[in-house]
Amino acid sequence: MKGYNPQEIEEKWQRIWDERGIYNVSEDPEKKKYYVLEMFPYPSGRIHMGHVRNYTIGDVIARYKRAKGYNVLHPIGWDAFGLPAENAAIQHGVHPAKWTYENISQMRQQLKRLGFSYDWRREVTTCDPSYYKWEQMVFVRMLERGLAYRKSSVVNWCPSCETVLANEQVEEGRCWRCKSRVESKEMEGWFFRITDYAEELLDGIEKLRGKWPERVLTMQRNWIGKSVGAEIDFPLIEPVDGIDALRIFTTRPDTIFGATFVCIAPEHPLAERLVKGKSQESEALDFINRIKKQSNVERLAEGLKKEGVFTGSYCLNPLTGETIPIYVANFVLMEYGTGIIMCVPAHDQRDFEFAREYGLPIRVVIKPEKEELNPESMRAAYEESGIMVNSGEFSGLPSEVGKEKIIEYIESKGIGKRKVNYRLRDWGISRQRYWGAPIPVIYCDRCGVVPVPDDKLPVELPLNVEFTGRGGSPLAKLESFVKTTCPKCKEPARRETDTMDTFVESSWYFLRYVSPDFDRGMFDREKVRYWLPVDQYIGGIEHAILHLLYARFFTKVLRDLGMCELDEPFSSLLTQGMVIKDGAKMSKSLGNVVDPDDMIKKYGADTVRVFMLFAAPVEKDLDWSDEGIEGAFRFLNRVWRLVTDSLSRIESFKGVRPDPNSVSDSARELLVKVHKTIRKVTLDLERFQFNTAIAAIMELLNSTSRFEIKGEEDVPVLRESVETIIRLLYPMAPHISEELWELVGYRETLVDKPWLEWDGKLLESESITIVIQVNGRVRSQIVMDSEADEDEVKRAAFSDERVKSYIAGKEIKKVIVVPKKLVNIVV
RNA sequence: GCCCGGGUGGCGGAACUGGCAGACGCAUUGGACUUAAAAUCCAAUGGGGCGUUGCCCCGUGUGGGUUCGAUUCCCACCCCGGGCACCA
Repeated sequence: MKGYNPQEIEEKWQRIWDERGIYNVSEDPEKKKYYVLEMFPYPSGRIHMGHVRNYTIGDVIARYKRAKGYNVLHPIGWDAFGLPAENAAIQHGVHPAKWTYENISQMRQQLKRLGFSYDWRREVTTCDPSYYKWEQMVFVRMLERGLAYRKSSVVNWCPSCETVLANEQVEEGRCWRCKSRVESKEMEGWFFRITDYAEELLDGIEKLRGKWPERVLTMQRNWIGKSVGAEIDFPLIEPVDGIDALRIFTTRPDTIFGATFVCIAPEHPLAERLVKGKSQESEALDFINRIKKQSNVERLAEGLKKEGVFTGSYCLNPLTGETIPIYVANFVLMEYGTGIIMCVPAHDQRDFEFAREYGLPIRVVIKPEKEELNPESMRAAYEESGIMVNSGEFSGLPSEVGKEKIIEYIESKGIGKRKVNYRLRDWGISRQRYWGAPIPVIYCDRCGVVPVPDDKLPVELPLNVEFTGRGGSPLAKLESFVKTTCPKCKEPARRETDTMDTFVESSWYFLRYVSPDFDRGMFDREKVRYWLPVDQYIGGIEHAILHLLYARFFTKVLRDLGMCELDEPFSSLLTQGMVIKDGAKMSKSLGNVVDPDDMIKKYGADTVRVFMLFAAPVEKDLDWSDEGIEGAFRFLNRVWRLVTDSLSRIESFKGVRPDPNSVSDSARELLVKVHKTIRKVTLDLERFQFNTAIAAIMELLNSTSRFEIKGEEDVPVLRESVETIIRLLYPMAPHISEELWELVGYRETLVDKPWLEWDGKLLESESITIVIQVNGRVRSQIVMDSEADEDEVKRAAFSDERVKSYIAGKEIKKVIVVPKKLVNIVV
C-alpha cells in the first residue's frame, strides 16, 4: 500500500470539488441558512500564516455546518483599495491596478491550494467600479440626508508625503511610511455622521453580549465613551461680542458649589477675545499660539504637566454668585463638550493639580462618609461620591441625589440643561490618495457642492495617472478628471479629488456577497433577507474597533435609507489570536516569517490546517513551532497507516453493523470510545474548541491502533472506528479524509455526508468507575453498573478492601454520594 | 490611573455545572528494528519521600475564607498581556 502523499491527493480532491462546484450555494427556503464569513484579505501579495489560521477556522465551521444540514454561505473577496498599491507604484513604477490584480490572482491560487470551501462565483473585488459604484450612490444618499457632510478640522499631516494620515497611521508622532514628524493641520474634508448613531451603537453592544467577545464590546463601549451630565451657563462679568455667558459641560453638577475657576481650551475662538485689551494679553496670546502649534501627539506626549494662563476676565459661579477667574489651559480639549469647563479642584484631580500650580482656592463640597477633608492638607482630589456640604440649600444631600436636584434647579432657572456627551467623533473619510473610491461630488462656483447624479455613477477612477509620490494626490493633477461641468447649471466645475477611506468598502462587502453581480442596486434585498445577518464572523482582534464599529454603523445607515431591514450585521464574532514565532509577531525585519507555501510544499495543506487548529485555542496567540507541525504531520501519517493497514481486514465488512452484545470486551470498550469521541468532537466543534476536538480524535486513533481483533464479530467494530476517525477528521483535514473514505470503499464524497450521530444508549448502558474518597482524598475506585442506586454504591464502597483499611476503627461522620461519580466518606 | 483578559509540568495546552489535576501533542530519556542513520514502534517523564514496582506527602501566581471536597466560588494581594488614557 502506498504511503501518504499529500501533494497528490490534495490536488486530486481540489480538482474534484472544483469541477463539481460543490460549494456553490443558492437560496433554499426549505433549509436553515448559515452565513459564515472571515474578514477578507488585503491583497498584499502573498497570504501569511495569520490568513491561514483565520480561513482554516472558517472552513472547519463551514464544512461542519454543511454536514449538519445547513445551507451554508461561505464567500471570499478582496479588500483591494489601499496605500501599499500606491507605494508600489511610486517605488517600482507598477500601476496600482496591475499590482493589485496580480496579487489577487496569486493569493487566490494560494487559498485554493489550502482547500478552502468557498463559493468562488461570489468573489468580490472592492476596487472594481461595479463594486464602488454602489458605495458612491450611498454616499450621495447620505449627503442628501445630512449624514455625510464637509467640514474643516485638525488632522495629522505628513509634510514629506504631503498627505493626511489617519490616527492609526501615526506611530509615536511619526509617519509610519517615511518616519517624518507628523504635524497638526486644519483641513477640509468629508465626514460621516457616526455620532448620530452613538446611542444606538451603544445599545446594540448590550444585545451582542455573550455573542461577541467581552473585550471587543468593552473596547467599543470605551470608544463611544458616553458620559451623562449637564451644560451650565457661567455669566461673564463683561460680555464679549454679545456673548454674555460661558457654557460649560460637566458630569458632576453636584460639585458646582466648589467651582472656583473656569478653564477654556486654547483653540476656543472665545479664548483670544477674552484676553483682548487685558494686561495679560500678550502673555496669554503667546501661550495660546504655542499650544496650538503642537500636534495632538506632542500635546498628549507632554501629557501630565498642566499649564495655563489667566485671561484677565472673570465670570460668576451661577450657584454661589461668586466672581471667579477664567484661565486658558492646555488640558482642556476643544473637541469635547463645549471646550470650556468649570474647575472643582477639591473633587477633580486635574483641577486640583492646576489649582495647586497657580495658587487657586480649593473648596470642599463633597464630604466622604468617615473622614474630614482639609483643603490645605489634601494631597489629591476626592473624586468619589459622598454628602454635599457648603452647597447652600443642597447641603446634606447624598451627591448622587444632589446631581439630579442641581440639574432640575438649573433647568428651572433656564441657565442650563441635562446633556449627554460622547467621546466618539464623526468619521473622517477623505483621503488625499489615488488608490481609492472617488468621492462623487462636484464643486461649482455657482451651485456649490453638487452630488454626481445617479445615472452618471460610478465616478470611475482614471487609470492614466502619474505616480511621483510628491505634490499630493495624482488625481488632483489630472486635468481631464478634475475639469467637468456642473450637473445642475452645466457651467464648468471641478471634481472632488479626494478618495474614500478604504474602511468604507469593508463596511458593506458582506452584503455584496449575497448578489455579487446585482446591477440594480447595492444588493438584492430579498437575498439579504434570506442570508443576513452573518451568523459567524471570524477575524483578528486588531479590528475590534475600527472595522467592526464602522460596519455596524454603515448597516444602520443602509437600514435608515430604507435599503434593508438589518440592525446588526454580525450575530456572533470570533476573534482569533495572532500567529507568532519565538514570542514575537512574524515580520520581515525579525526574520521569523514562516511562509505558508513552504509548509504546504513540505507537509501538505491538511497538516498545516491541523497544526493551526491543534496548537492553541482559537482566541489565543499561536506560537509557531517547527516540531509542532511535524507532530501534526505524524498524526495524519498514523491515520493513513491505520486505514491502509486495516484495509484488507475490514474490506468485506462494508455496511455490517457491530453487535455490541456479541463482541469481545475490548471491542465493546472500543465501540464505546468511538461514540464518546463522536459526542466529544461534535460538542467541541459547536464551541469552536478545535484543539480538543483533534485531541479526542488522536485518542481514538491511539485506542484503535492498539486494538486487537479477538474474533470475526469484532471486525465491524474496527471498521466503524476507522470510518469514524475519517469522518470526524473531515472538517479539519478534508483532503486526506476524502481519499481514505474512497479507499475504504465509498463513492460519494464526504462533502455530502451528514454529520455522525452518537449512540446515546450505548453510552448509558456502560458500567461506571466510581471514585471513593476518604476525607476528600481519593483512596480507591470501584466499577459499578450505571444503574446502581445510592445504597448499592455505598455498600460497595464500604466493602472495598482499601477503603476498609482507611476507616477501620474510626467513627463515620458523614457519607456523600454523587450519583455516577464518587463517594466521599468523612471520618 | 481606569477597564478587560490571563497566571496549571521543561514547552503548547486539557479538566462538563465544585468531584481522580496534568487528557492530547511537543521535547527529553531508555529500549526494539537497522551494518548505521532516518522513519517507525514500545516504555518512562510535576516535585519530594520511603519500608522502592507499590504506597505516602506536597503541588494549578501568593495569603486567607466557604465546602465533605476548590484549578473551578468569595475576599485581599502580586505578576503578565491587551485596550483606553488629561473626555471634565
